Amino acid sequence: MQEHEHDRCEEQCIHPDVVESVRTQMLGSVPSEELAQLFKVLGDNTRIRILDALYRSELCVCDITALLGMNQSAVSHQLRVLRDARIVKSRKQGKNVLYSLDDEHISELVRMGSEHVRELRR
Amino acid sequence: MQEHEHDRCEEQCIHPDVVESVRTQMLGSVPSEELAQLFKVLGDNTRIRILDALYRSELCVCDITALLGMNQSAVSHQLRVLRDARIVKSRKQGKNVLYSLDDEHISELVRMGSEHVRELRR
DNA sequence: ATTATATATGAGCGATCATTCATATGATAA
DNA sequence: TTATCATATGAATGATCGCTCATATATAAT
Repeated sequence: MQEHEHDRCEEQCIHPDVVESVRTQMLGSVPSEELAQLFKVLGDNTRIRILDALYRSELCVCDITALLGMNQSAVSHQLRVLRDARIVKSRKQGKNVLYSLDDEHISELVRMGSEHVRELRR
Repeated sequence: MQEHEHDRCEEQCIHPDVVESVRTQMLGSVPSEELAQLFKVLGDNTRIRILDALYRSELCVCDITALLGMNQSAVSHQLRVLRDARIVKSRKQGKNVLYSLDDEHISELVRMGSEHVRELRR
């Protein structure tokens, strides 16, 4: 009685024509899993603060750690997540590793997200 | 704060002037916690697929359930997350509840995110 | 009224995640 | 070489999250 409800619903839903139309339109888009993964990486306060900082200037890990006032290990772990997602890039300079934004799309995303949040607060 | 490692690093880091400069610039921005929360809501495959569908057409819960081929309860739970974040809105029509996108910023965000993903794949 | 349908929601479970701790790697300086 | 500094990483842990199940609510039909 539980498993059948889904099938039953699919056949009895109100707009089967709309469903079919939307279904075909959805097929051409970018794989949703990758898109969700991108937003998931942006969906953490520490990582957003790192990006906010890197938007202003290229920074070494130590500087970022000082800016955020948190554990160096935590920062390195999050930098790895951002680097794996190709959102930031790094280069070595002596003992330091300097991080910067890898793509201007990202700052645009953050900027648009900020606009949305700002409008919601009014 | 209390951790000695942090203070020590802050005093020995390579660019204390840059840190101070970036710190003041960061203060004026939208609270990062809210921005991260927005991206966190977008960072789930099911919710992205729901938004992708709603971008094409206003849909009732049953239609969305059929489109995604998943449990109605799971869809309702995710619609609640999207509604709480004011990303989608709903209106009643008889027995059905029709959902639609609440804000054009969101489709822009999804569009830009898709572009980023598309470029990464080349 | 009762029954059926559409949607919402609380509890529980397994999976994922962010952080901390300890340690490893790599580079510079002595 | 050895010592020190900057960064990276594996393991452990507590918290959060998405889904399922069962049930509740609300509307429509009979």
